Amino acid sequence: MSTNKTKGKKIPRSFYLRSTLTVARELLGKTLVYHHPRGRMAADIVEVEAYIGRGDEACHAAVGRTERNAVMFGPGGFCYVYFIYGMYHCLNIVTEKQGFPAAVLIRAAEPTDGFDIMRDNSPPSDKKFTNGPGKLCRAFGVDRTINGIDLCGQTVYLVDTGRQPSKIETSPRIGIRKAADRQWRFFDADSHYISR
DNA sequence: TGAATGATGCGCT
DNA sequence: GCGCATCATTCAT
Repeated sequence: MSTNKTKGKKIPRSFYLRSTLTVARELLGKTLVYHHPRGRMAADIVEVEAYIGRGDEACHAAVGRTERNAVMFGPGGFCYVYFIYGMYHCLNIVTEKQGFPAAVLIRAAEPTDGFDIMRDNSPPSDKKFTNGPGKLCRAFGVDRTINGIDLCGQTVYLVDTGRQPSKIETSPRIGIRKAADRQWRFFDADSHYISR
């Protein structure tokens, strides 16, 4: 197992309480850290998508509050994890204030620590373990046990390393049918870990 | 291009 | 409760 130490400050609650599009864009370059029972993993975020409120038809919260999406209705700075297509999990960062349901989907990241654990969690033939939302969760061992966990705690959190992409591009969100016109996907144009 | 695979939410009984 | 359509994906064909 690698022993890199992620340098930088843990991101505070105030970061997540702001506008979702602002948070989404600024999440690029931040480091996702997960202290898993099997070891520490970390990766630099390079691709995200925003899902914003009742008016966004593609957002899980568009139908109102349900058992599944309840975390999104709480304050920013918490994990929203859901199970999709019968096999994959997706990790989201809840944004905005209490009562406004919104989140940012973490779609891809570049591993910086815990590489061996990620490899063990991934198919033998796989070369990139975190270039897609389902793959990233599989590599990190993320499942619904961390749904609702506080990102201002000690288990899962983000770190500001001071680095940011030199070139951020936008596009429509991937894999959705509704609200396909919104350019709410943000990614680091120079990264080799972008999905699809 | 389509199969894998199961939770979710909705409409109905 | 029950059945059905849908789904913020991935991988092999």
